[in-house]
Amino acid sequence: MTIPRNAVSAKDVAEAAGVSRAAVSRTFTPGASVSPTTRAKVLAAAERLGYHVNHLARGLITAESGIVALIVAELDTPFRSRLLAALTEKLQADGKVAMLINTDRSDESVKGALRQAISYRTDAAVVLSGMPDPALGDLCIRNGLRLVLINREEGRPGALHIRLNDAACGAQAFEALRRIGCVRPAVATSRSATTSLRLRAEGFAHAAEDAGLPATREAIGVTSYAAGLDLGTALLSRSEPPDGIFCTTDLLAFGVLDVARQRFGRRVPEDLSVIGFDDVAQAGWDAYRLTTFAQPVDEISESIVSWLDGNGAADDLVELDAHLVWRDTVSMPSR
Amino acid sequence: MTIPRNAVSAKDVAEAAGVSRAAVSRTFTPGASVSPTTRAKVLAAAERLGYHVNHLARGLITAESGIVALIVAELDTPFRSRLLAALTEKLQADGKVAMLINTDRSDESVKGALRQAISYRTDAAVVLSGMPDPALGDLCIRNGLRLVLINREEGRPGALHIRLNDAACGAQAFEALRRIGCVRPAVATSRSATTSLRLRAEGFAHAAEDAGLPATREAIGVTSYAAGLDLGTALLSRSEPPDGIFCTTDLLAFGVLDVARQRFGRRVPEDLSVIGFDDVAQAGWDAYRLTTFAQPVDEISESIVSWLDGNGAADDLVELDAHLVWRDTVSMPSR
DNA sequence: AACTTGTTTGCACAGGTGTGCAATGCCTGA
DNA sequence: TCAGGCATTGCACACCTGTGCAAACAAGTT
Repeated sequence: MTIPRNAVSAKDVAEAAGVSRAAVSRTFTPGASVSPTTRAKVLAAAERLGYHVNHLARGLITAESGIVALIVAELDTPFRSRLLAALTEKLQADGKVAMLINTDRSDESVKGALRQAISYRTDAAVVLSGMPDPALGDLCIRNGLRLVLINREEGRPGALHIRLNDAACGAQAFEALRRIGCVRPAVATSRSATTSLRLRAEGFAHAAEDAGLPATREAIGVTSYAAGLDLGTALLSRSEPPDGIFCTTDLLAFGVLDVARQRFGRRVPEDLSVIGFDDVAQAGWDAYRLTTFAQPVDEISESIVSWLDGNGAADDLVELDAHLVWRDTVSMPSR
Repeated sequence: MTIPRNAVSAKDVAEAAGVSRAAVSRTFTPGASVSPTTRAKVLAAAERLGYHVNHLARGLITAESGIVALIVAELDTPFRSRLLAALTEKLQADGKVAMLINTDRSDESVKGALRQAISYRTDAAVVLSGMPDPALGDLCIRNGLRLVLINREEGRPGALHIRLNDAACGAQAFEALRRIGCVRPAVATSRSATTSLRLRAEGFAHAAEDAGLPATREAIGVTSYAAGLDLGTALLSRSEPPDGIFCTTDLLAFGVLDVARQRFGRRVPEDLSVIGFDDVAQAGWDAYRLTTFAQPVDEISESIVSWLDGNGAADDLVELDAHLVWRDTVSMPSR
């Protein structure tokens, strides 16, 4: 049964303004041909009635809904929410609107999210969490929606891939620790390692091996503060505890720092140096003052928006650099 | 010009399955009359072609898009992102989908967000940030979209209002401080005080006055960690610094704690007690262990979803209770 | 066999919009 | 005055779906 919602339609405005419905449509379509007088009449009537163009119906015609689906897991995490904020802001500034789809880490959940995106004829889907099943990508392009993968390894022609210099950052982290005199380096990461986390850890481990200082490696739990506590405990309980730890995520680093200071009595950075990754807000708080790698959140967002604006035939791989932010968990090497 | 997006439509499926388009539509409409055999044929063809019902077109008919707009400012803040996560999760579990609209604090920005929501014929708009202009509410109901206001004072008939026992929590915070022997209570809040922040502070101040221990009141900046640093500095620089501080937000409390410990050498809770509000994730971290009020995020989300499910004629005011979580920034009164 | 009852199916319309096409009106130039 | 050019306008179609209505059909009853 058709439920009347009594929303104002272009037909209403046309009658009120004494013009044809086409004139109303043209008034709200940039670049269409309307005379200034009818345009004024239409605008006046629209304002009076509270008319807003129905984007659903418009999307039916133009095949561009203006909606971009953001598929994200664990969005109440500091880094995720920051990326989300930047992304929605840039999208809106570009006249698009974000549809937020929350998933857990399961394949089925992401699949459902993509079906949702397709059902709403989303212009594109930005995947911030894992997309394991390669068949899903085909499903997307078959339904004409563009795909953006952030920090994912899987290659998919036609999709935009955004990657960071993760391995190089890992190597740089080791280099920073070596230069201040660390001799027992360690890398701490989570067990549910995504590609980017793995690359960071490997970059660190390889650089350490090349320098003749093989790194201890510990991987525990999911990427969370609690896992950081466990990682710190495991590392510092060893017979030869590390004097420098690279954490693949700030959340892990916070846990490591807290357990190192409070349970093991370590002074930072005198006894122990710690480096994180992401540069979330808490890394700048006085309780941590964490030396960490800043992800170029704004650049990530901008490159996504500009790719969406382009015809999509442009290069489908964007590599951006995270850069080290020096704070107080590593002594400055300038001595 | 009509750009072909070559998405799979019901017509395509009908031809592939050798049935009428109506049969396809009925297959995907719960409760419609289709024989098992044609249903099977349709489902097989749909799966093969990758068909998904176009929710835009469906929304044009049923006048229910299934989209709920979430209008939120500063979503990269711990509490906001947690509420956002809970809300999207519950909405999805109920078969709806969230459209995320990011605003700054300006009136104009919220107005634009609401226009956006109307344009997409959103079923409802949930306002997490301020909505100052009363005329905007009329605009919403005139276009048939329902309104949910969280922690807002403005009364608007027909809209769902979700409120917390803010004033009572303020009083309870004072009571907790008084019971452990605080004699110089203070309340720290931000200058950009929303209604709920104001109620919390007033609840504290009134209870203090009633008890004959008038509270120092300080209001600085916006609700952020940095403002917390300034608040702590201002309060502890006084000639008679407080021995118990109620912060209207966890973010402020973290700043107060850090500056109290590191710059003023205060021990917590021996020299100074601190109580926050929100119970964000960081409040449970070892660096803070903040005693704070937990907002019932899940209940908030559930009551919104169930109100949306109902016909809306139900009670339009839901009052929920935040409850105190005891951690280590206030000594337990059990002695 | 004829009739009744109930299920399934296709036709056709509605919902709100953008736009090609033809028609209308206005203005300029000769 | 008339032709020609140009801006503006209205008609009608398309986009994709849900659903009322009548027709077709199957099955059971007398």
